[in-house]
Amino acid sequence: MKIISFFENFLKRDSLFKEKNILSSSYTPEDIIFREEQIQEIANILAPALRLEKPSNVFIYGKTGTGKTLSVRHVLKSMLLLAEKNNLELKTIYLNCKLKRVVDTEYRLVAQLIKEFGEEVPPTGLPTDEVYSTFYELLDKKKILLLLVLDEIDQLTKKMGDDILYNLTRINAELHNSQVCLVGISNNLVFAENLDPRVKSSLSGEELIFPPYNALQIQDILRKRAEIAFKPGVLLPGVVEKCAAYAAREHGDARRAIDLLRVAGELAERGGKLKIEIAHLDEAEKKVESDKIICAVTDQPKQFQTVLYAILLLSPQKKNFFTGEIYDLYQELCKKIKLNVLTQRRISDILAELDMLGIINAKIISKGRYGRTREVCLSLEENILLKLKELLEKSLNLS
DNA sequence: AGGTATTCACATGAAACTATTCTCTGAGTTAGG
DNA sequence: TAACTCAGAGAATAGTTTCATGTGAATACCTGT
Repeated sequence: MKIISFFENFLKRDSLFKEKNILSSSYTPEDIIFREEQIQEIANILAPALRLEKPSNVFIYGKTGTGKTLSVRHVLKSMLLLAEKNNLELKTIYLNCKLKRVVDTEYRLVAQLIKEFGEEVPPTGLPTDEVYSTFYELLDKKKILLLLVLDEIDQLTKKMGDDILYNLTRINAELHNSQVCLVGISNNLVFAENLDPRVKSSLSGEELIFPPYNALQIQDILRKRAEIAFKPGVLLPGVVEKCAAYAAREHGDARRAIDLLRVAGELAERGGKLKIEIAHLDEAEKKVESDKIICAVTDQPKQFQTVLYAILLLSPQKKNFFTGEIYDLYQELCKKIKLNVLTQRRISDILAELDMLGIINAKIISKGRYGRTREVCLSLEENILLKLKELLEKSLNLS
């Protein structure tokens, strides 16, 4: 019955939010501030599509949270609207290549494209070129102009090499009626540099760079959203400024700032407060960070978790340690929980991945006569470590 | 003392392998006419 | 004879293993003073 009174209490309490989804990452605002120039530029490049002429391929660079995706989607949306009104055979497809198990290989990319045309293709079993020809057939059935947006395209090539991109650029050569225009979005500013020159020239006909927002701009963006998202007077002065400062520190990532603000609001609400204080922001930052890590660790394979557990066990003893030590302890652990032991080669890769995820800090050092190795140390806060340890023990069935 | 050469303990890369999931094909089997 | 079944060949993928090669600097080993 306690739970009933909790819910009653919950209902009685006023929410701090007026419209929470304004602060969710999927929300697309009507007008995008500080990006007018870039939006206009994209529009200029893609405009020929409305006359069913193929625009040049575009490549868009910019760090995370600089509004690339938002701007492109905005342009596409209005083009689609116009196309519909004028009965134009214009189609747009937006794909995020980061999505695991959806668009992270060549096969799956094409399969996903086919899905966008309302057909299904088996998840495996067919040769890739057959899937390609199905796609061509589908696309070529009638004259269409396709705007294909590939977000985080660098992820795709990192895994599979740039053959994929080469194949994509060749699509138009295979088609008789339809035409495809590619829009690539990349977080990596030097992405095109180490690309096959043939691919590069045909892919990046036009290039566009999104600069990061500065703290003031982020402040404006936050204020604009907060105005609608929260009830009036909920935000204490200084919160938005602090939030923007946090984000500006992280290369002007607006998405992060908005996330932070939302989580701070949630925390304040959960704590029964009527105002959002600066302290909530600090708390929110910790929570966002820890959630990210916990989430990343949870869906890693057992072997991966075991390696992390080994590091966790080693960490109280000394500040930093080397690959060999981790491997030794890992082997023992594996024996204990009856897991087959992986090679040191593999562990080396796993350590590199852990480093990428920001869970550990690994630096390759040379100890001179005593070899070369990774110097690993944990870079997380105490309470995250405890949470992680608990999680791993549960997941690995350790006592 | 100063300069090279060694050497350690891994790092890093490429290719190949394994297990799993899934499709397609065609031979063999079955049931109905 | 058409429909059905089922084994076998072949793909894609994730996660590894195997083999080969690379590497930075603390030491060992010279050399000439």
